[in-house]
Amino acid sequence: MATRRQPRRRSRREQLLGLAADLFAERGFAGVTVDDIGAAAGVSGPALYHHFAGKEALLGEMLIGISQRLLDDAVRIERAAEVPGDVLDALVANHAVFAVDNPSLITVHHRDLVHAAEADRRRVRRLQARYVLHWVEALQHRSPGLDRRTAGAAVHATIGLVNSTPYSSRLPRDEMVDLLTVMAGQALAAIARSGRALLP
Amino acid sequence: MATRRQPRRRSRREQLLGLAADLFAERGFAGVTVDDIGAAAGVSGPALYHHFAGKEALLGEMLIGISQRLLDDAVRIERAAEVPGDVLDALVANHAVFAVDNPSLITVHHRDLVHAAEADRRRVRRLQARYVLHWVEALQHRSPGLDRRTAGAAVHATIGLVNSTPYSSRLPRDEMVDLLTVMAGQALAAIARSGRALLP
DNA sequence: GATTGACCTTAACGGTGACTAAGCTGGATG
DNA sequence: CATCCAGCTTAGTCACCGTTAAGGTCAATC
Repeated sequence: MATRRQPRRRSRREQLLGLAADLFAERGFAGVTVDDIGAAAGVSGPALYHHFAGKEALLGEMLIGISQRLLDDAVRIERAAEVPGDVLDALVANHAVFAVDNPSLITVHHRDLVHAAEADRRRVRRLQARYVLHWVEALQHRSPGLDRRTAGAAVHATIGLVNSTPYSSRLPRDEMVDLLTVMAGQALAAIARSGRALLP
Repeated sequence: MATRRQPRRRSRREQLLGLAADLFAERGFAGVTVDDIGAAAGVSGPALYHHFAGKEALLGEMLIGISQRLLDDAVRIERAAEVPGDVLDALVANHAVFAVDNPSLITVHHRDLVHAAEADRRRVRRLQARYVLHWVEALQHRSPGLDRRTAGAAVHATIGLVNSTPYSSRLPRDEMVDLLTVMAGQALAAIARSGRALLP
């Protein structure tokens, strides 16, 4: 019989990451114990240390995973775009889908970055910055006169809008995605339109 | 020389609340010790207990204060409006000013509600719900066909946009307020326009 | 000058929870 | 079969930190 070096179902590692995300989202990183995480997976407490260096390391991996995933999406979108003008809308749509489908990850990413180890925090911030840069460049392409800092603030605001998902009274998934996409698109369009003449 | 029994500066209580807000915003509720809070005020650790029942109670008071303040603003705005159609814009503008001027409070309100005592948490959520209700009614007034849940989701998204302030590369205050006001206004306008026909 | 009370101090206690130690099990490997 | 080790277990250990205890100081009041 072939060796089951690669476990047939999701590895315990990933199972723990997923369950921990839900727990962190519900009670916050500090409000969840390693026993809680273990219990959710049907194992007990210290079993976690066979898969992660510790609770903080687990959080770090979770946050880096999210940031990396979004950045990868952005790169892929940019490469796949036939017309550069399409990039911004595609970024918005992609982020909206991710946020609606992964409310726990969005919540933890927002809220518990501050509890990650310094090195992980720096890495996440760097990934985030690069992700935002893709948005900023796409926005500036659409509105060439827009200065960088205004564009940055507008992008942050837009992402904040889309990330509001977890706090929302739930609509059906597709409706929610459309709502966020439309609102975010219009918010960005307002900035692209007004350009740098936002203040008279 | 008479030492001021009532110093012209804020009472220690309010001083602690303000300093704690900044600390919580920076490191998170769980990442701040009572000694940290005391030290920031030039007193030490347990002095806090002469002003609050405990660290959690301080957090609760902070969060309730924010929620109450915003709700009071909403009520005042509604009363002061000469035309009901003005209410929504005024709510947006007011929230934008508050968010830009109080980034620490916005951050803590977002992030650390989960660490407050159950009773405080419920109270904050109730205040928040009433606040959101003012927005929803104002939005529905502008767009009568809009169903309640869609309006609720749109309002949450808009507030999320405005609350993105703390994460933003800083623009000058007035520019930031205008940026957020314009973007939020357009995002809401998109919903008011599309009405309930958001999905074909 | 004695009393009071607001406000603060330092010292210590105790609960909680991350993490470690040490050992069991069962299936893969030789 | 004998060995091995990944993955788990239970039973601690230890540091941290919120909280309490006990008492000091000083301005206001009597």
